[in-house]
Amino acid sequence: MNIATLHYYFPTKEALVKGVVHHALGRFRTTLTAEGGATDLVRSHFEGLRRLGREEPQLFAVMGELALRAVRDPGIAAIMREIDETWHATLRGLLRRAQKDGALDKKIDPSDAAALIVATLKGVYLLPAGSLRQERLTQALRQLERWLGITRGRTSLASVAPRRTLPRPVE
Amino acid sequence: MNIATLHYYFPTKEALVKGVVHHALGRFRTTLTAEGGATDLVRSHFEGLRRLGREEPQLFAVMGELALRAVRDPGIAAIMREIDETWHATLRGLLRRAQKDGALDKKIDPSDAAALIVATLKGVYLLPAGSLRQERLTQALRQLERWLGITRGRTSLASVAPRRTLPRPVE
Amino acid sequence: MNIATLHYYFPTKEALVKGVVHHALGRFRTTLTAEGGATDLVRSHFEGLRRLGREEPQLFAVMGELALRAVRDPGIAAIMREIDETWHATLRGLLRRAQKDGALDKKIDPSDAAALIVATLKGVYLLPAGSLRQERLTQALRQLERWLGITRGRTSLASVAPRRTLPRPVE
Amino acid sequence: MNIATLHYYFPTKEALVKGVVHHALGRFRTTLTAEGGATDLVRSHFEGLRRLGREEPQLFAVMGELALRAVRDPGIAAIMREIDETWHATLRGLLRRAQKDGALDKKIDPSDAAALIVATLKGVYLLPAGSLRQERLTQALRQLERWLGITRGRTSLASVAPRRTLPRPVE
DNA sequence: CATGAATGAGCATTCATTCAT
DNA sequence: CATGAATGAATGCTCATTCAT
Repeated sequence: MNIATLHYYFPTKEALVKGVVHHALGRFRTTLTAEGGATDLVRSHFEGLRRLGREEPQLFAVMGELALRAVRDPGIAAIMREIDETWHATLRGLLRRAQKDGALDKKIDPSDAAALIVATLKGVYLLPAGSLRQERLTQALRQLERWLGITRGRTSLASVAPRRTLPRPVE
Repeated sequence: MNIATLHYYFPTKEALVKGVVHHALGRFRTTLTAEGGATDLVRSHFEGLRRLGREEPQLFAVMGELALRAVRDPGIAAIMREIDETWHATLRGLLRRAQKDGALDKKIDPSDAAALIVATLKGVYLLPAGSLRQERLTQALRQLERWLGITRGRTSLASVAPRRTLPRPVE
Repeated sequence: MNIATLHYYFPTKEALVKGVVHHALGRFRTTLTAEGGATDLVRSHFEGLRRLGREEPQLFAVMGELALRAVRDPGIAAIMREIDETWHATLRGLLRRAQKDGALDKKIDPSDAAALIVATLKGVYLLPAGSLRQERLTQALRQLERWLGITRGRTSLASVAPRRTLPRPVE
Repeated sequence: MNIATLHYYFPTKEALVKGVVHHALGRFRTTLTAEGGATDLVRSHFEGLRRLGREEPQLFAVMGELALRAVRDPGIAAIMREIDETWHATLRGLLRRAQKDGALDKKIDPSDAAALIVATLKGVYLLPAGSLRQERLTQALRQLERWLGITRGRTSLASVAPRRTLPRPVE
């Protein structure tokens, strides 16, 4: 695509970045709109991210670029900050509701757990990792879900589970 | 420092980057050399990273830069991959030894937990977050340590604990 | 106005420039159409330019632009050349008639004086000058009119004389 | 010359413009440093400009560019304004001294005459004119010098007089 | 008639690099 | 050893123009 054409639709680079972020955020929000209780929502958030990672991997590449570009660009940094806090607040609220529903251990601090979830998801999805990426991603999320007690049971979701790209290393 | 002089010591930008990585890795290794059992080692690894985060924050900025470049630069990607796998293998080994020592719940998969730890640490340390960065970092690590059962007790380490930069939000 | 629409009426920028020149020349010609003797015509030419300078300053801005483009654009250069020579010839003729009428010193070379008038008017009207622009313009024209002996007397024109924007500097 | 090399010496376009102006002004100042009385100085100023017009015509091309570019660029406008006022003040002072020396008609207003000189010189030197440029320039200056009473007599300067590029048009 | 969409060319600037001294 | 000078390549952007509708 001709660069001048790009400038026709997005007058500045900053406008383009904002457009991309806007689109990406819309896609990410689809992972938090499922029906059901708080636990189901958290579960489907994880599942939705796995699906996006499979079907629209560019979304994560783009967010990774932005996250790292935020170091130098105060405008992008502001956007990322807001995303982070909104994300954290949403998860915190869901976990608190899950505790009220009796689905989450009451000894867990919802804010701490939300921070851990956000950090982990950012770690696995935004940072490029080597050939074992998919394997490590699956492992990290599995452990997180186990501790949260939201592991998927024998649900139909198993059909869309991420394929193991590499056999589990025998140790 | 004069840029031409820099090029005298590091012929290309890539050489400079590698030099910096080499130095940074040496620093990070100091967080895994404590004496004591496996549990103590994991504990001191977390503690060491907290200390580096306070005293040499540039180290993390540099690793973040590296992660960014890895997307486009295969050479750096190879380095990052190796770091990731070595780190994961080290933690996995420590967790397995901790299980043998009876210090870690036997139902936990050491590889899964190691993957979660690596992902979380990368998430909190390499990706820039907003004004609540320190708060979220503390929370994520605290939750991770709780689940691992390696929370610091009434040890002298408390004196070097990261200061809470913001009061825990009342919810 | 939409730029594409502009291109509909003026296919190229050069065509647009020519259109503007055509209009501007028409306006400038109105300063040379007064009735009366040669001296009156010269006088009213000066007066007319002063009026245009007040009422339609864009005309002069446009001619200045044109002079700039003439350096690189041979087409515009040709137009400017023709304007210059026509202007000079007209003034030269008027001055010669003024000499015949006994209104202008016979020792003055009409062609030389016409060249001086053209140069001065271009200097004051086409070239941007600073905050003292109006003051300097008034001074230059006043001196020129004095030497030509066509200073306005107690005529009603005094009412439209350019206002002094700054007090004459005390020296 | 490579454009990047230009940027090595002049970091911005504005710096380059300032460098050029600085050089040009230095050259122009050489036309005002002759010895002798005020009248001689004015005479040699005119003569010096004629010489520069012959030997370093780029100086005038550059100043013309700047004068017209000043319309859009406030920075250049400020520079031009200052040049104008300094030039006017210098000539005004010289003319006043010439009056005291009895070399200039006492009825002439030095400030008005200075404004006329500046305007004329800018008109003939800075604005591109057609094929008769040299002829018109000579005429305008000759008339100006006659009125000022500073025409060169039978001096040796005749040897460096601008060559007539075109025969005087027979009218 | 009028205009939104698209684009080639140019411009001011930065960056990583080379080279002669 | 160190550095000033020089440059090719890329980047973000503007401008004049074309074209299909």
